[in-house]
Amino acid sequence: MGYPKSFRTQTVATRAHRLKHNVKMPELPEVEVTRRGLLDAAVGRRIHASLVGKPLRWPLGCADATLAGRHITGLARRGKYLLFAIEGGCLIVHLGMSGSLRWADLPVPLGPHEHFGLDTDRGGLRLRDPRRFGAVIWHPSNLPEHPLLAGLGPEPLLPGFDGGSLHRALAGRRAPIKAVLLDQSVVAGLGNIYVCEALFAAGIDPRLPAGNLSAKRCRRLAEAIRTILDQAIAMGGSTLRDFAHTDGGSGHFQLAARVYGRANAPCDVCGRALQRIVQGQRSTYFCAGCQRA
DNA sequence: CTCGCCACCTGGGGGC
DNA sequence: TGCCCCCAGGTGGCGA
Repeated sequence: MGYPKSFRTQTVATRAHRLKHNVKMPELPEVEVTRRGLLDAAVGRRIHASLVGKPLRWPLGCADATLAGRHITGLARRGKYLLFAIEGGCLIVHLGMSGSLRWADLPVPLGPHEHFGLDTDRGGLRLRDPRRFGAVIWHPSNLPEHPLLAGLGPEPLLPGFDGGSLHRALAGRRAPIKAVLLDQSVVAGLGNIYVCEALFAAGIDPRLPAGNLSAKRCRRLAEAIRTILDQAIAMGGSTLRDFAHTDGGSGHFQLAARVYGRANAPCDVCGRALQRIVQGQRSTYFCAGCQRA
């Protein structure tokens, strides 16, 4: 008895596969699409056992037996973290940069690169994370006050995030806007790809000191962030819906990147060759014509 | 507090 | 063919 394909979440592939098929790393939209894909099947399940493979970023923080017998009561998201509400606590899951969750038919041991699993009365949830930058942590409290979450900035898709709040958060920051947006404390959930895309959409040079942005440009940036994330989630959602009708692989319905990974390609808007620079040991892609200091 | 840089990990790709 | 090195990414932690 298998799970319908609609329960499968989008997978996250290697760079080569990502470039080839335009598959993206788990940033906020990918995590949200994963959450929505798992929600109905996960909530209400009773856990039989938890399985642990190779170590992830941190230890699980509880004995494997601790989770047995408990029910999953909810599934939320904060930034890039998935929060499984479980009786007596919360399981905090981060997909790192190569993590993906899927259902497996039981009984089955952890597969290749699967380093965590929850066996339930309706199948086995499996975390596959080849690079093991991800994390699974048992937090024995119903309150979401874990240190990992404490420093996160506002959720960009909730009303608390807008041009005004962004402008205040950037005040006095002299680091490049690219670096500040990657820092989860100003706004939660953006990674390298969506930061590059949002700055392009807002017409802002990634090297600009964050505190130099005017209120007006912060408004435009906040709007660009929201639009990009909304579109990406919508595309992911359509991918999930598509799974209900086909055997299709994931990642073929993603938003096309307009700058990310497109060094030397012509800008969609002005035709200039896009640039790749390195900021904080990370690649930044941008258009020197469309993005102004 | 802020900033910049490093380690962590792995598969794929390029160079030789 | 095979081997070695480099690279991508998110995040906590470090020293300045």
